[in-house]
Amino acid sequence: MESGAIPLSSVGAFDLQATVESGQTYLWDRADGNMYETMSAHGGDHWYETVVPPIDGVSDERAVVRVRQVDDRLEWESTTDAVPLLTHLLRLDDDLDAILGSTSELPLLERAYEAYRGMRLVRDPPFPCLVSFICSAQMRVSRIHRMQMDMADAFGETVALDGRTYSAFPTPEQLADRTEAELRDLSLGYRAPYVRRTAEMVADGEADPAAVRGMAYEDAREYLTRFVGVGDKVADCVLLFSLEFLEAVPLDTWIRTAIADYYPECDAGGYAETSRAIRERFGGDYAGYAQTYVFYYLRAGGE
DNA sequence: TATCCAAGGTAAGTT
DNA sequence: AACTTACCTTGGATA
Repeated sequence: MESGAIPLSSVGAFDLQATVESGQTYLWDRADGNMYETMSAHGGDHWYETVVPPIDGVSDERAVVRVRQVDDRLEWESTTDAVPLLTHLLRLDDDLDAILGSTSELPLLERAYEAYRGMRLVRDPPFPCLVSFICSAQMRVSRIHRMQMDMADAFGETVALDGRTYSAFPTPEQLADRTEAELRDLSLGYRAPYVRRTAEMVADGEADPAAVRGMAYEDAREYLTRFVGVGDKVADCVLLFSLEFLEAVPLDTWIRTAIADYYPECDAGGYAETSRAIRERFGGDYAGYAQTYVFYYLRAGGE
């Protein structure tokens, strides 16, 4: 086992708990089993763990990563050097002050930034992210999370670290080989055939979420909707939380409420038009960062 | 203890 | 292209 610590002085504001428990990613688990239950003021100091698939340009092999925030540093344990992995997954390379400073000066945004200072977007691996958000339809965050953990435990490989074993998220092939019934057994409900069919599309090379890299934003969103169970909203989530399209503003129920309450003139009827309007209202290039703060702020009851 | 309802929506069928 | 409706499951609220 390798281990180490990342001093946050060079990273800037960071809040691990807010980043991992804000409903952007469903691929991390909290070691104490209390994911989404007890929230702390800053950082949290709980251990979080995940199994990371190989990532182009970052890592060649699957790795277990455990991390916690203590005072002004991130302590980690891993099967490999976790610094590049954590930097990638938790966007430690973002200049958060510059990003948030570039968004619009709106009271709602200022309050949300203040409430969750240090929260960052994540860079989830594309396929697990895609499946996570297919599962998110009409679901609460705790149940979306449980579905991902259950799929890993039921169908994924196990990887060992320091005498314990961790379950990796299934590969497209591993999920495509399951039956709809097997997925329904994990309480996926009507999402089961969507997940199975989408996994099959990726496994067969029929389509690949990573293929959108380099596309214009709205073309990328259109591309992702070819996957079964993926409409505009889920496509935006995958673009924002995995594929580096930080201007994407997923129009979920919470943001739609915020639009109705605060920016009613942005409601232009259709998804594409409303999305465009709120993106401009939040400041363009990093509107997705603003969206994620607002989402968490409203969902946590900040009002 | 029973019933009802909403939860980060999407696909398929109608106008 | 815009507008309905059905869809699995379950935790929490209401009676």
